Amino acid sequence: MNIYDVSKKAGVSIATVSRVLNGNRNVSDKTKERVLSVMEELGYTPNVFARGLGLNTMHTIGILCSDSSDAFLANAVYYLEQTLRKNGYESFLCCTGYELENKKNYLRLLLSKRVDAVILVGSHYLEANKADNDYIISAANEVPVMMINGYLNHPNIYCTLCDDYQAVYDTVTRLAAHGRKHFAFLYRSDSSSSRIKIKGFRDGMEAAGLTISEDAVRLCPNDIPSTQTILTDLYKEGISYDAILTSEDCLAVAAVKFAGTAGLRIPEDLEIVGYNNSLLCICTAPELSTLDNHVETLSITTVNTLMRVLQGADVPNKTMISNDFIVRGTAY
Amino acid sequence: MNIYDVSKKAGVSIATVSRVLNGNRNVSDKTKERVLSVMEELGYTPNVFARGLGLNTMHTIGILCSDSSDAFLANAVYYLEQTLRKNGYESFLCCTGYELENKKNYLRLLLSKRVDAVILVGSHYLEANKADNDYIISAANEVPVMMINGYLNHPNIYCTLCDDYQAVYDTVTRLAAHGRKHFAFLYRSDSSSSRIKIKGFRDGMEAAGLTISEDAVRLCPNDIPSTQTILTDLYKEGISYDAILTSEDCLAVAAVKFAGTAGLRIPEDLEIVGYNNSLLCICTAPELSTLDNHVETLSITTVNTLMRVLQGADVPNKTMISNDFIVRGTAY
DNA sequence: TTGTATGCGTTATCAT
DNA sequence: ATGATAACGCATACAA
Repeated sequence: MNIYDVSKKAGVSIATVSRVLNGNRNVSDKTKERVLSVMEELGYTPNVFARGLGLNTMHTIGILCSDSSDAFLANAVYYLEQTLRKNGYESFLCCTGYELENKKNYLRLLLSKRVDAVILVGSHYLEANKADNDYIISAANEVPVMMINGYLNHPNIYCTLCDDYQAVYDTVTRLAAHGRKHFAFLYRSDSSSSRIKIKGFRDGMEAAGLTISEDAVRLCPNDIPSTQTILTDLYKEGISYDAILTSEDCLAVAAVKFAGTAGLRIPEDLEIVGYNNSLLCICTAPELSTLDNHVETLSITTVNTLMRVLQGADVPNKTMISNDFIVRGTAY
Repeated sequence: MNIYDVSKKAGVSIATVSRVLNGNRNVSDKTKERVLSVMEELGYTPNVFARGLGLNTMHTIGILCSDSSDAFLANAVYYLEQTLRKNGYESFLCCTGYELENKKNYLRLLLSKRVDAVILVGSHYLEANKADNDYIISAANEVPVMMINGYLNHPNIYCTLCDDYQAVYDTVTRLAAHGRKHFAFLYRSDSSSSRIKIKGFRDGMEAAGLTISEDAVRLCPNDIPSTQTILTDLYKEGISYDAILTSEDCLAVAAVKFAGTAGLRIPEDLEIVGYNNSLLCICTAPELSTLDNHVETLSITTVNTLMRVLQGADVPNKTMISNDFIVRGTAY
């Protein structure tokens, strides 16, 4: 079942069939209708490989994400896929994990599949060591590279991020205005976004005239119970806070649970702020106040930008959107 | 940069280059090495379209999932993608939403992309009306169709499911043994898996010699607060339960929150059981007891089965795995 | 408006 | 062990 079968049955050449297929208007309405009805009748579908071979594209975008079971990333992947398909593009999904070597391999793999562009989802695609980002830059020499929550200033790389720095900075300012003095910032992994948040935290503290205690900025394990244990142990040692900011809602969940067992009142004794406005926020009691980074907007903006890039438009290298402070029960 | 460039530079024919590329051993070690080094030097990558055109496959599997931002589905997608790639296959992801018409279109779209197989993730791909599943059956005429948590008995359709019926049935039995009498079952949408769970609930109740009250089996809205409100309103009307089973952890979360506001003690006054063993379980206080449906095992089993199917092995149409009751704070 | 011929980069089937 | 060549199914430049 190919274009020849259709052409034969319709009594035209394959060129005409191809024209009908591609909406070329140099076809009389009569023949067009005939061809279309034959296609219908035969259930003809053009072969994407043959088409790709000639055009060297399959209208496919590669999505690289470290872990699609992470709520934030999963949401991003969802919105990306939906928006891409609305624009006539398919999505190749690759879950790379967090190892640099794997990220490199999977990016190379996507390029070898001749994707039209690559989207790197999440701040984990930006290494602390600058040279380790060369693989992204070299990919940008072949196709447009879109980054969500990562920033790399280079031609053919386009970044969409939320302003994590400002969000944390402003939150410190806000809680300091409540009279909070003993701040902690919990983060879960050493990503570029974590580093930016930490900077916002430090600068916000300084601007508020507060000193950051030795142990205030803390890398936490991946699971909620361990983080809770850490906070409890600190508390027993006499190290306590009246404001805990986090890089992830799940860390804030751990903080809420810690407060519960330690008998601390929220938000009177302790204010807690999550990050991402995920489903977890309304599962705790009290519900989590959090910083919403607008994953939907980030994703849709990324696709829109990409479409403009593919159309050859001149597009800014960086698009920044602001976060929202969502007030619920753990901070006001 | 194609196979001709390599052959020219290596001083061999394209046939030989192709043989090296595909690990054909009818090549002398000497020429093989030479060809390989030329490939390396030129940074040659075979063109996937040309290859696909000849072989009529790109080693790509289509994944259909209604909503990759749902925690269970996101996890499944993650494990599927990982396992597929380990087996040398790429993943085309399609998020269809819940509309039948969209599911049909996206499935057709995937087939037109010449995927080697299709995986339908989640019980939402099985319509209550049998005729509405014909689109799946017709897809199975073209490629193997794998279903996760959906069962359709048809050639070239292979299903991997967890035993939702037994899980709910056993849970009713278990809680009835604690002396619980007033059961409710909350579910979130009318999927095949919901229907099966409800059947397990009804049969379990009957086996325990308990009567199901009029309002016990209840379709709940998508968000936690609304569900909580419903339970609260019922409670105010004097309708209360001492055991609440659910089809989703998030419904159990709503139940926990309801119990909190209503002043009911968990689990003394009310036992609550979630479903999926998601991250939500350890966010509530007390933490959720739940039924773990082993999403990782489901996903990996599906891919393994698919690989055997693609190798032409004779594979059973249905693989069923059992759930685990996870004891935490809301039921014992 | 329509048809013919060619190229796209592989793999596979023959020869040699 | 290696080479020549025919598919594979489409798009397109050119001819008519």
